[in-house]
Amino acid sequence: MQEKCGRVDSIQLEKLLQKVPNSENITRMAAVFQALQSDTRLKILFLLNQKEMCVCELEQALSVTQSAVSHGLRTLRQLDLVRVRREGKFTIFIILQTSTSAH
Amino acid sequence: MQEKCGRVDSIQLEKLLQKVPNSENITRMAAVFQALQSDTRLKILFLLNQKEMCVCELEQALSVTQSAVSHGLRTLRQLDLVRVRREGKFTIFIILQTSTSAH
DNA sequence: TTAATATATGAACAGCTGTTCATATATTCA
DNA sequence: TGAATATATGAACAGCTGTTCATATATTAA
Repeated sequence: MQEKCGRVDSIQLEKLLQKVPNSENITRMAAVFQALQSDTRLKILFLLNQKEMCVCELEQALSVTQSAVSHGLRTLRQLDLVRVRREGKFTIFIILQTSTSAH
Repeated sequence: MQEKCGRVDSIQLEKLLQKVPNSENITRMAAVFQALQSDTRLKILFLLNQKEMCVCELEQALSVTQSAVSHGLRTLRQLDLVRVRREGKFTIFIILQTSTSAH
């Protein structure tokens, strides 16, 4: 590793780099943050955190199209941030509780 | 508010909406998550979390151009996730510690 | 069956992002 | 001074994102 400036200590840098999560984890984290980066998806999560809901409830609450809600939910579902339960003709979305957000 | 499907209870929905952070806060949160959504910026934070660094150290550690590091740092700085100290010809970047990340 | 309702999905498009390249600015040291 | 080094910034471009529209699928109820 060629040193770029006077402050660089390549050996120390190598050690610090080892404590950075590996690429796979960084990418997973980035994907989660990327899902949380949309106003609509954040609002969906804040709503689901209070009560499980179907698409049409979210649609009405957020004043966006049903398609937008559904696409947003798919993103959250792919990251396993929300899960799904069927209830008759409704699909109920449930937020995945973490140990810190449950009370 | 016109009801869109059988499950909707407009009055309850209104109450739940009141507990969703207001637009300003949602947008701030989205902006922070958006900054955390890039592999490069995440790695920068994981490195700065271990030790304050100048641009050229980060440049070498991450194997991206100096420009990319600098642009990434600007994003983090604008959100006050990192701060800056001048040290001779170097600009030292410091991560802002939260109460939970300090130990 | 058929109609109505609930959800999913593909296409398309405008807008945004992150990178690199080129260049400007600022500091140090000879 | 001037040269070398460190950082910032603007332009440009490819790639990605989120939305809407149109449509498909699935369930219920008549």
